[in-house]
Amino acid sequence: MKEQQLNKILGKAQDICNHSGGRLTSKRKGILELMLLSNVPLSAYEVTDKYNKSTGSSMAAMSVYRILDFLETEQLVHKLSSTNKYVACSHIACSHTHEIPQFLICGKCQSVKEIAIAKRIADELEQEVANAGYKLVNSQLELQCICEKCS
Amino acid sequence: MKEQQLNKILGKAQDICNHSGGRLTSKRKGILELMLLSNVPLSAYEVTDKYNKSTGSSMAAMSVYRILDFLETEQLVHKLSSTNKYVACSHIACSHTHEIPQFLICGKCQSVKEIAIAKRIADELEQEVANAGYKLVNSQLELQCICEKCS
DNA sequence: AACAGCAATGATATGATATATCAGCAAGAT
DNA sequence: ATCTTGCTGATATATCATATCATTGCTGTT
Repeated sequence: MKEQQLNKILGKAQDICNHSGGRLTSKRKGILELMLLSNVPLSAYEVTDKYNKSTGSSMAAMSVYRILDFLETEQLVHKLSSTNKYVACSHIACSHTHEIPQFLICGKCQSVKEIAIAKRIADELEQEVANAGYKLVNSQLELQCICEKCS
Repeated sequence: MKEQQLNKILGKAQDICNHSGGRLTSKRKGILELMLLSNVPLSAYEVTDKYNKSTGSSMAAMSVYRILDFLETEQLVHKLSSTNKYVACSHIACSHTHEIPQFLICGKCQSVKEIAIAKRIADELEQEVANAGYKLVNSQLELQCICEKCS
């Protein structure tokens, strides 16, 4: 990722936080930047190590969990519940309203692609769920795949 | 669940194992029975406790993990990766070939319903994934829902 | 500038989930 | 009867996550 692009995203993240009343502190910003620069999802402990190594600090994992929770609340990062890892949102700099993210997770290289599936499919899925007597509350899907490079 | 029904399922499980060459030992059978009788998914450690309490034994969690892995390989139980819990397959006694399971997980009472979604939807989903350059390897979906009773 | 209030972070402990490894045992094959 | 293979025991350790209380530091008010 080019530095210019990174700065644009971080600027947008700042706007989002200003708007919501959250504070994008330097630590939070540092964690977000690190997430944006990673090609693969990271566990909270991996984030901790990376942050500490790159900054020479010694933040505890506890703090990282809190910061990741904050970033998740602001929808700047997403948590993949199937792998217990975190990824930066791919659409921070996009102006469109936030859609429910769907993740394609490569089983070989662990790379993740965030896509938006056709609304029609999501609707059909919701209908199926309704037929079974349930109500869908979150249609974030995490799909196990093989990416182009690895296949 | 009626005892007659339970025995039918366990018999079918035995057949499945015979066919695959796996051994449905008494411990494995005990764990499977316990899973079948549970209304909610159980973690490996919860299974361990239940098993030890109901049988007076003291099996280690390690063994339970191994047994759950075995049962999963035989498709007699499924693992929910979003919650790190295990459920007995709802279709052991069915004669139809095994379909890819989809799970509706109630966020309030934790109950789980295993359904089969329309093949058309699964196909469309696969097509979307293909459009993104990925290949779907497992279309097991775990959907966060609210069940009828809880809504 | 001093203060109060609150949000963010530090520090420590503990709980929950999962895997690695090696040893011993049991069932079926020769 | 012995051998091979797969199952289980036992122990250690890695990994993921939350609880709790103390401290720091920003922000708005006076």
